[in-house]
Amino acid sequence: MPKGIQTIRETPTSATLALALDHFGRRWAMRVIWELRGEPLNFRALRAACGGISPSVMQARLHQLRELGLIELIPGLGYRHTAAGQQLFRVVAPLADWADKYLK
Amino acid sequence: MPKGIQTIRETPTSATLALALDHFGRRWAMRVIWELRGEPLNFRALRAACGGISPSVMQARLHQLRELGLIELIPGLGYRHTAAGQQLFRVVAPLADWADKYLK
DNA sequence: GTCTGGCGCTACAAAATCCGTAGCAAAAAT
DNA sequence: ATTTTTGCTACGGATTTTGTAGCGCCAGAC
Repeated sequence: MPKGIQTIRETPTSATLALALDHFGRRWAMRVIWELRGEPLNFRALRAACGGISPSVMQARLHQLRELGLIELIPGLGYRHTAAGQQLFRVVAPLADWADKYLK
Repeated sequence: MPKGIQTIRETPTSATLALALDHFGRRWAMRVIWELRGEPLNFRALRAACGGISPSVMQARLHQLRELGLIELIPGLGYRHTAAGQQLFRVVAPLADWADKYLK
């Protein structure tokens, strides 16, 4: 094998992880998951918590996150995590400490 | 206080975390961090590892991630994590297990 | 009744972002 | 010197995000 050639990743990224990173690589996706820690929030409260996000994008994210089974809408209560969503939040929660430490 | 009114988040999301989620909420940002685990990858290898990503977007991500101090380019070697990038990967690494478990 | 006010959600055009393809200049390998 | 590899750019079109406005529904107050 030639010298300067870089071999392709020996252990390729799994398909499910690639799918997850693709979804979370959309604007506000992770932020919505984050804001739904604690008590349920309704559409408008969620929008306020996220700062400046248009309702159409919020609607798109909520739809996608519901399709992924990460959040659910409880009528009269608001949106909240499913079991999978809670687990996701627990996985991502240390990001807060990381950000405080490494982002100026 | 009226009954149906939802109070605003008592503990607001920190600014640095919001900044982080904003950056990682861009397409391919997290994927690039992920693919840079293991040995360094050069521009083309990184592009191949990510599957279908246009060079202009890759260039934009690399620039932003370098500005954030998460990756660096070692001439003749390729891109690799900085210390902050490595810590970020360690924080996000459990995502792989989560995805395998909760994403169909 | 009707009048609020909150609810989830939609319409639509402008702006920003992303994609796909082609290719460049410099460096390295041959 | 010729080929190959490198990081990176150009550019037009497709997609996504934004911003603002407002809809239909429903529960409670008058």
